[in-house]
Amino acid sequence: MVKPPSPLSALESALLALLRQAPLSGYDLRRVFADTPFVHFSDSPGAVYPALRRLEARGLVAAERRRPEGGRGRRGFVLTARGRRALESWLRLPVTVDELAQGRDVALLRFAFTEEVLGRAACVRFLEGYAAALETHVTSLEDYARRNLEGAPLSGRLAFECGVEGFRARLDWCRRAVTRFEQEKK
Amino acid sequence: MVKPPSPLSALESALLALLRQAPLSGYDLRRVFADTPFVHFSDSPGAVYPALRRLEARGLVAAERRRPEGGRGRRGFVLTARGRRALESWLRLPVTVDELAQGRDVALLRFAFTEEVLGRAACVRFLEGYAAALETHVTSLEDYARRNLEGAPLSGRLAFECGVEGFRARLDWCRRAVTRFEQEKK
DNA sequence: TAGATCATGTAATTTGTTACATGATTCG
DNA sequence: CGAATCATGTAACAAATTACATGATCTA
Repeated sequence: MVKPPSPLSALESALLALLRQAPLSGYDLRRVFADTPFVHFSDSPGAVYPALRRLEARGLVAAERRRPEGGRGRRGFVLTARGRRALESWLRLPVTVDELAQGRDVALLRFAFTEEVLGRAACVRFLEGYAAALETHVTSLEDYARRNLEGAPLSGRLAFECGVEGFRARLDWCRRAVTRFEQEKK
Repeated sequence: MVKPPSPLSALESALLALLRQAPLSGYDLRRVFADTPFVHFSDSPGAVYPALRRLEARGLVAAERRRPEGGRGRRGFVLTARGRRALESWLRLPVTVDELAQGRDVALLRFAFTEEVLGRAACVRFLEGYAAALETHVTSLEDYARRNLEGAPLSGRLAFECGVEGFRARLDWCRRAVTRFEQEKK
């Protein structure tokens, strides 16, 4: 009864993605989360260091200690071969409607790293899947609104509309993004 | 050394908001989360029942047991006076840029309940604060993109653009929403 | 040399997830 | 009657937050 490897958390996957090129230390990674204004993860040491440890324990990253002398030195982490594979399979995850309904858009984060790791063809495939999920989701949201938001107060209806518009805007973006990739191919 | 009351979690606040009118049971609340396709909270019993217990322990909700005979009966929860006050101060929280950067848009959830609890004037005030926070955030995102996304791969730049567009769309929505409230006043 | 920031970590607490347990009620 | 679903809960575990601790290095 060896427990099957649980899927990586969003934070863990993001760490893998950030380590894909250069070795970074826990502190470096914390700085990225602290300074990057988009797709926020916790920059608290209590989140980042244990997450790195978990990745290390799974053999997805390895520490190359620079100054092993004093005990506590700056430790840069690199992706192992298994780590690279794990990153790739995370990036290959199809976008699900569930994921969209959840709020935090990890799908977009995956897309951000897709080109470098999997190439442009994978980007276009991703966008097609994203668009399909978005269409389904928008349709079901509109259905819900029609059925349940008849007598709701204005602020409630407006808030819902705002959400739906957000998804529609993303759908629009998907289509434009595909076009951009096709233009670049030429 | 009485610990100061920690702020309510998003789930706890959402529960208060849902209980604002009619008494609902834990199961009712779970159904809402399971069936409502927008602003997702966990419908798992391990999340909802303990959260209700915490609210009860704080004196924000009270259980009115319908069938106290057998031991386990359906328990409807109602807001207490303190609970109503807690709900109101949650709804009055100003939108912060931090909150926007975080992804999950609880601000929008607050807005959805604002009209019923605080009235239309409060809705307009909320929208003005929301718009101000959005403007600041969009500006800082654009700054970041200009400074850090020059040589980035296309998929990275596109993902970032998608995010920025989303916030801009919300800003647009804010302005239209204010107009809607002004039209209704007449 | 004193204070800030770099850099790593741990401990306590809280929260959420998953899975299970329990019993009542409804419906074919 | 038996299965589904209503309805409430607990237990084990995983993860994040906050706060604290530690020491090195840089800089005014």
